[in-house]
Amino acid sequence: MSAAEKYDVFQAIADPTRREVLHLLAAKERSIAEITSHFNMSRTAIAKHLHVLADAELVSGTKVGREKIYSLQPEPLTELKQWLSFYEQFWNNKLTKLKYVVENQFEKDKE
Amino acid sequence: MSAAEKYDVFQAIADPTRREVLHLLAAKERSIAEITSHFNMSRTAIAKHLHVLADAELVSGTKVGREKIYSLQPEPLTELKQWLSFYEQFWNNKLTKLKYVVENQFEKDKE
DNA sequence: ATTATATGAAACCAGATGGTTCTATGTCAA
DNA sequence: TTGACATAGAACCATCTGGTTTCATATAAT
Repeated sequence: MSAAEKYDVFQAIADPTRREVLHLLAAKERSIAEITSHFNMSRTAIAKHLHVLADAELVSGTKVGREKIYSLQPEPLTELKQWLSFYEQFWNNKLTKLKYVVENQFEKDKE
Repeated sequence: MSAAEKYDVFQAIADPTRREVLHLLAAKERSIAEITSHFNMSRTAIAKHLHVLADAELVSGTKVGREKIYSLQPEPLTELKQWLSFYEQFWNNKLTKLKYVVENQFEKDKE
């Protein structure tokens, strides 16, 4: 596992456990053991998830003594944001249309 | 396949082929055959991807004659946007910090 | 020095995923 | 009504994924 560039941001955040890990790391840096304590699965499983996240460069880990401390690296999420921004026009349009319909109906009701 | 709620937005967009399909449907409604013509894989494979997307409610399909026409339903992407918005503060902070460091260094250089 | 702690890494496993081919069904056109 | 077209669905397959257990190694503490 953890071959360079094997996982991209989209794959990395597809798993709910990994999203939880990101959320934990958003609060503060944590060791693998500390992260594991929040889940109902083995340390090894969490370590694998961390490898995937590190592969997508969403986290980075540095050894401190015998611990490995992971921290959030949110930059790759900008790729996701860019991807999303393309679609915002569509749901904005839909909401605008909906708003128009609703308001029009409202006007009609008052007649 | 296509059991209700089996796939969420995060999983649906994890696959690059599915993201391409979404992009195609953003331009206009299309039949399965039409979508397939843009890829180097079987119609059945594309149909499966469409089922996943439909399960996540990112697309919807209606039968018209012997064709099934799929169209984009961007609303579920708002969930993704909300998820993302939580992390925006972090990368904004990082950029702010970086800006601060760079500018500070610049000032020091002038001394 | 010995022991406990924290992680790394390998081997293994079941189920999910992404693709295929083949067959069946419904619709349009001649 | 016959044939071509568009899709549906089943069966199958290889690989990936997300988990496990086990063993090894490095550091900390007594």
